[in-house]
Amino acid sequence: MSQIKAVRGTRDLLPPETELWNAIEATARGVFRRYGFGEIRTPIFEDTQLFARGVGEETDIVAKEMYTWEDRPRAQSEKAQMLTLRPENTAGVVRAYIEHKLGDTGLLQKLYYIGPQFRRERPQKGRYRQFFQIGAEVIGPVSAGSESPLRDAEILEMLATFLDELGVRGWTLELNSVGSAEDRPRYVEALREALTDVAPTLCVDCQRRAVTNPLRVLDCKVLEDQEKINALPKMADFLDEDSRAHFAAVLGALDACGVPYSVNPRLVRGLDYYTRTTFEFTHGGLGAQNALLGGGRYDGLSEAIGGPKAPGIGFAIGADRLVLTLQAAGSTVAGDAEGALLDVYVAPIGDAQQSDALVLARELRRAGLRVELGDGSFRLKKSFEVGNKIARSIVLFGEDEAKSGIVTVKDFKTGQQTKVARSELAGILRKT
RNA sequence: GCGGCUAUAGUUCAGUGGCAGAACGCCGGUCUGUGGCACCGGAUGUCGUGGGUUCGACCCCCACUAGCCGCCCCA
Repeated sequence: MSQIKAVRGTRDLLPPETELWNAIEATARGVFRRYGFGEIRTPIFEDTQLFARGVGEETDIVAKEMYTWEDRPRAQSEKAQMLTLRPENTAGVVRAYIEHKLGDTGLLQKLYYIGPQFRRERPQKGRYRQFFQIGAEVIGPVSAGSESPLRDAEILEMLATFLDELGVRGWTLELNSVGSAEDRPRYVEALREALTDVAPTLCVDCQRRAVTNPLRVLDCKVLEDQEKINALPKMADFLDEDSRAHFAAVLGALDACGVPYSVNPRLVRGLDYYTRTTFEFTHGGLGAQNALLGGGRYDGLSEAIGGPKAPGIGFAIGADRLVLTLQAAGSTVAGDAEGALLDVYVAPIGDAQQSDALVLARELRRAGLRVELGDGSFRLKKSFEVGNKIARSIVLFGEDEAKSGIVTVKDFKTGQQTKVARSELAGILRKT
């Protein structure tokens, strides 16, 4: 019988690492709340069509990286439904926005999510098949201001605040405008045209991209081709007046609140739904997976999946990568050895003391202390060894202590041992 | 999906075609109501899985699986 293991690309998160995850999530919740976001939880699987139409049939995600299966029909007459484990969460949020007619409130919807996503890719450091994203979306009717460049700037400023609050140092914000739903196709067409002559001289990947996804050519890292790629038509020249003004307003607002950025005219994102502003926060030390988070505006997504006009902008943070970044930086956000220790280890001495020791532990726990209870059959030496590993202090609870109501407490750090009344124990432990 | 590297004790890693090793950790003792330090002793294990070559394979060969690194792509 072979050992059953976590499947390829999935893993268990164990303490104390989960402390760091909790700290990151708590920080995100705290920051997002201050910016007026509320939490949304969408299903982990959806109708396959949602992603096909929302994310784009031609994207790699939809074409080859989704976990898709045929659901069992309830009746012979019923057609089997195709279901997919969500590869990202924006499409699900927009689906919920449409389904619950959130636009009819007339208000801007600010929603954040935290949860697992699934893509069937080759695993690597910081890239898993079940991975975790923390994301947020601002979406609503135009009358609610959902198209305003202020929304873009606000989101970017919030992300900068989030990373700063987590203690992530040395991040880089790159952004670009890929144009409106009208000018993007015009640009792609021009690019495609220019590429008919140039493409055959480029790398094999770009020859393929020129046909399947011309924008991707801009992303090529082959050194010899950079000059030719730079000579291709520029997105900026195809932006209409509105898009140009929108982008300028975003940059102006970022300048106003002092968020550092660099415009990267060749920043292209992989999902079809992006329009106008796209962005990426990167961080060194992540290897090939240097993108920490990414996002952009998606003014046409709602309509693409059958909803009302509802412009929006959002982002997704790769939590797995954020954890790696913080670990590499020796972050003290959570999980330092000191903080992982319990407040006290209660050591009963002798089996007769066991149940009374549980009562003592209960008193301390109810007082808010973190307590582990030992075993009365342990030799005292062993109680000290275990206690020293997992707690800041130890309380001895033997026959004498049970009778007198005076317990012996020892602080592992100072080595100081004192006798205190059982009734005062919690108060004393809380102070030290 | 493609290419390269790797897989040995709980962990980090040595190792040789002929008895499976170290360090740390773990368990026990010196020490039956006192940990950390020290000393003494002990167990670590299907050498990733399955085949093959060989008198004999942890070692050589093949396949598979998984991890890491890069590519594709992406958070």
